[in-house]
Amino acid sequence: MFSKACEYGIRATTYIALQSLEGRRVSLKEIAEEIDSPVAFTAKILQLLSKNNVVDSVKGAYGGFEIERTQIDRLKLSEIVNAIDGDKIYVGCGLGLKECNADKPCPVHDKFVEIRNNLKQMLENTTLYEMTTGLEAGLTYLKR
Amino acid sequence: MFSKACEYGIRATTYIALQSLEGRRVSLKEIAEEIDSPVAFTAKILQLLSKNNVVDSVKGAYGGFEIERTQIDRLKLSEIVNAIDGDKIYVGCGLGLKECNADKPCPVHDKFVEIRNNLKQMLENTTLYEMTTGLEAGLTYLKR
DNA sequence: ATTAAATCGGACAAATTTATCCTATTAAGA
DNA sequence: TCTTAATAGGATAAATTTGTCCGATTTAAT
Repeated sequence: MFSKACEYGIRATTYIALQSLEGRRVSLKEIAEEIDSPVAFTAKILQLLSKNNVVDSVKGAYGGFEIERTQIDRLKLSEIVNAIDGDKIYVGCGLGLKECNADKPCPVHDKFVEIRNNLKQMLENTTLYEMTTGLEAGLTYLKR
Repeated sequence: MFSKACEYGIRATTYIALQSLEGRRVSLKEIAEEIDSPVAFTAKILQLLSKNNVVDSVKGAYGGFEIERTQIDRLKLSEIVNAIDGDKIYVGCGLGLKECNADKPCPVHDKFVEIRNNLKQMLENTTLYEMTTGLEAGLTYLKR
């Protein structure tokens, strides 16, 4: 569904949010350990998320990554995905046609539109804060 | 959603089915033209589909690809996808965790399960025959 | 038998995605 | 000011997916 980069990105962002809620700024190294991802690759993804204002980065000693509390409440899963994978999940034909719409549809156009609208709704309705709640309670996990 | 190989595979299979309904066996070259796909790559995919008994291949002069009428009615979109991409669309965690289930879920486990069940149901409920009906009527397309 | 038209299958090439490595830059603290 | 701990970013490598090429094999028709 998502690229590897996007999977790591969502997990990293969620971990940063979780720690930011406790006022802790976290380092790349800690993030990669806690979400079980390759360090250098995760660095690239965080760079991208930082440029897209999904996370805040602080350089130098005692630096790291953090997210403002208001952002944690506001950010939707869709914005994280969009920062890394763009809009290719929603857009484009399920069978790869360059041009596919209600006027000139592929044989499964309507069915795909429905599935993807569900996905889109889900991503746009899920907040970053919501993703952290189960983690605190030990009900959900970011590795294994 | 699907790999390029799978997109070509679905379109190729649908075109073969459409022609088989008229009793016409079709060549690789014709298929690639009609679905606008790279010929040699399409050949590889058809080999795979043939091995997985999704399509029948006939070697030699006047050979080509075809699908039995009973198979056209019986085959589900899920079987075509499975022959090429395997079950990775249904299986596996949306955030890439190796182990993710109701017992030890990722933060979006339940939401992803729902989306993917929708997708799974759709693929399992769509027959190959159904995919050809709009094509005959000029209501749906396999290229552009 | 020979030829021509077709798929099969192995080797290879290109493009994209995933991942690593190293140097530069930044900032805090001794 | 120097050292140390951090991110930034460019170059490169590995792995996967996508795509090409060509000879081998098969089969129908002549």
